[in-house]
Amino acid sequence: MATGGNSGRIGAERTPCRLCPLLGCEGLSPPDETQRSWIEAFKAGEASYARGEQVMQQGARATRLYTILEGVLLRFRLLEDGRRQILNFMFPGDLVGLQSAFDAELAHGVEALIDARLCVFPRERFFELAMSHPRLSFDVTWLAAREEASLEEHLVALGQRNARERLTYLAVYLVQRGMETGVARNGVLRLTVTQGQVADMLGLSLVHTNRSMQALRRAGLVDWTMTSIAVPDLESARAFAQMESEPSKRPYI
Amino acid sequence: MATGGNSGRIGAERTPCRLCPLLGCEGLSPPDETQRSWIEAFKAGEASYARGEQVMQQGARATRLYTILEGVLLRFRLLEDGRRQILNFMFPGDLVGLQSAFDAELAHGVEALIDARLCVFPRERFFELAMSHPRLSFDVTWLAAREEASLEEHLVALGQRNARERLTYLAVYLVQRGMETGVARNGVLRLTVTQGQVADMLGLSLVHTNRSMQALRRAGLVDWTMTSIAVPDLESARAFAQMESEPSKRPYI
DNA sequence: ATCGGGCTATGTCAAATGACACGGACGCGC
DNA sequence: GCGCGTCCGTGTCATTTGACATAGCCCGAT
Repeated sequence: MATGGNSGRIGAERTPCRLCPLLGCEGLSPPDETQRSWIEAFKAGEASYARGEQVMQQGARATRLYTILEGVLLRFRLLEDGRRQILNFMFPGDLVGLQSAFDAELAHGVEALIDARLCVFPRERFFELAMSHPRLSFDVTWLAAREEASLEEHLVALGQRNARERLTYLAVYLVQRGMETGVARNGVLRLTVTQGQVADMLGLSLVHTNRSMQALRRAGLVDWTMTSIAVPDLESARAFAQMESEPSKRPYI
Repeated sequence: MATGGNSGRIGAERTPCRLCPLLGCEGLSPPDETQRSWIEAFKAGEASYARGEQVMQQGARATRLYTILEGVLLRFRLLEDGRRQILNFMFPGDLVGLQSAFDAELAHGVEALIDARLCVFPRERFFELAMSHPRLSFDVTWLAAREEASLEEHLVALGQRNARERLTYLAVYLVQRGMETGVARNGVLRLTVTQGQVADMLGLSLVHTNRSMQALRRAGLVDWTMTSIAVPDLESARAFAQMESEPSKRPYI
């Protein structure tokens, strides 16, 4: 699966923040110039991960914080008997591994869903940064709060919705996040998510996930294939899954 | 249900932070003296809520941040058709309403599970505080990260565990949090949680919750009654629900 | 070319969970 | 004391979801 190459190594390339590909994103509000220079000074380099590679290992002691420059990751938690719960999908601009700044051991793993490029920040300097740059620290808190909000939505989905509602919920969520971050266009997100991954995220069996997807496809609500997620009518999909608001802009580091 | 009295009004009483009842708590690491004085200056007063009263209303624009001085709250999300998902239970030392510092509209409601006393902080000054007191801001981020970690655990429970596992998971979680914050003693938490609330938290029907609770009681794993939650053997309960680590100390504001 | 692995599909049956209907206990206000 | 609301308990049956087994497809490795 890991196609080799510069797997997780810090590469020589280093996109200067003023050329950050996230600058043009719909759903992201970029830092001002002062912040940007601090971020640039904090940044240790970049790392690339190929589809399927592990970015962080559950149970390990992480030494880095990341920000997603490009690509999509997923964050998951393994149980001893092999069950796996996917906690969230991470899109460009998201902060990865904040927990490692506080806890010794990572309670979750992170893997690349598609090839990804990450900005690397040294964990040891995080505290120092928080003390000396309160504005950045504030944005980190914001990001943490947004992540928390996502998890709450997922929780509502798992707790209150049936299989088909969960599936359309997740499809809308992913497409929405994709559109904010420039990965998706008008209701279609080109992204390879296997049915097994969906099952592990929504707490459904693989078989039931498959059948429910087909039902949604026949109903014309969500067309989720091996290579893309399409929601032809976002509004009616949202209504079907009882979803509310669209999200607000978020900052990034 | 709301028994009147000083319902949510800011009362005259004002516990000075150096007498904060949380100082002695097992699971909380208190702020140092410098921080404490800043907190005290930021604090606008105290508010009391009776069991069952609403502390924050979903969809409203909140103007305050709270910290729990005493009591237990729950945070929930309502769907249009009346379904309700309880997101988390909040214990002394927890920060309530951080989301309101960022978003205009509250995506969840908060209600008092038992009589509670809260410290009140003005939302408008939060940004200012974060800028001028990075150390406090850092602790807020920490708290947000811990809340996020809780939600992740809940997500795993809802996604991967069956009814009885979920129930013992929740019992252990609550008892654990209760012991950290001085509300519970050796495996027993005196707290009135209805089966309906449990059902709304775990994504189970009321009837099934009832039956599963009885099964756990017969098995001697968890004895959950109207007035208390008892887990005779935390270790075996953890093993049954496939739970891992005990949590680390958290700061508070 | 062939094998094997990962993925999607489908059929059949089993188990977990939910829906509905009801009774009984308890506390509270009048 | 009585009526009422809220909560816990239980019986029966329906629905959703899961388990297992199998087949086909695609693709990369040998």
